[in-house]
Amino acid sequence: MADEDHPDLSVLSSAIGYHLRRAQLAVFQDFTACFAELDLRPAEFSVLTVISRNPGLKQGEVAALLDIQRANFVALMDRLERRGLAERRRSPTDRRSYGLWLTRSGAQVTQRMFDLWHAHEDRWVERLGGAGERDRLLDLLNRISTPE
Amino acid sequence: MADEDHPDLSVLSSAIGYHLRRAQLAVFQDFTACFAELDLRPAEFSVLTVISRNPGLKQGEVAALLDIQRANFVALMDRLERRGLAERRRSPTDRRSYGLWLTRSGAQVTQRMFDLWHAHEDRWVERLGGAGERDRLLDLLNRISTPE
DNA sequence: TATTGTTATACTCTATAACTATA
DNA sequence: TATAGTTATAGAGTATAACAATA
Repeated sequence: MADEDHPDLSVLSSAIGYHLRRAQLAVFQDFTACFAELDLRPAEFSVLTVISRNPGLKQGEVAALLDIQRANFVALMDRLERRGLAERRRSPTDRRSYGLWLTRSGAQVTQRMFDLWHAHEDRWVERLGGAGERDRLLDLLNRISTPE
Repeated sequence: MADEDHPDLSVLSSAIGYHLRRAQLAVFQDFTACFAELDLRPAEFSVLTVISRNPGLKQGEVAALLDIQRANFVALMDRLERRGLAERRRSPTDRRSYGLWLTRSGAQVTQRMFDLWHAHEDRWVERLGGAGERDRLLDLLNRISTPE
């Protein structure tokens, strides 16, 4: 039981999922603010990153890599294409599928995106107490999200 | 650039937000599976926890504590009330507000909920490598989510 | 028959504005 | 006039089934 002014949240304060959610929300909110200038959401950041590093990957492959349902990937990719950042090119060997590529403009935006991202990331690393602490966090998170 | 079979995800692999999201998803999915028996979602777990530890708190206070918009809290509380787990009681001193309380049945469900929760939590602690590692993780997560 | 991209659909979570009854 | 709870609504994110074109 707790007094009136200081409610007891002790059970939640040791809950891993509760803290993961709060931390993820804080980072994503900061992400949205940092990328407002480019009007990019986290999922779009991931897609541009994957395409820029792996041009020509099939649409379904990119979706699978990022754990996005291929049905939900369509609108996401439509938006990138409508904005002229990325494009679908029919595969010459399999006319069912598309390879995904950045446009010239998309490559420029992606470069700016990486600059913004490094600033965003560096701020969180600093807040964690340095790259060593960041690495320890990523290691712990990987123990959670990597299938056994 | 990456070869065909092993796409390059190195930029994402160092992104804090990306890993936070993946870890949070893994824990929440396990949470949903563990609490299927009680048909409780994470937010409902939090609400029952807060009410059980702080009975009589006002509806708006519980919502604010959990960072839930009061407008969105209504349907959540409606469901708990309809299932007979918690109830609103008009405040005698301020007829605009309600105090929130567990029903007798809600208290029993909450007890069972805590048992399930300890099992769920213990499994993740074990996977992290022990309570020490868990504490390290929570410390790092708090550095992220606690306002400076 | 199976696969790729697509459409349609639905459910959850979240955010905002405006209403009501009380203060 | 301000506050507590409520309603309505809209936007993301996510999940599944089914269809057309192609393999």
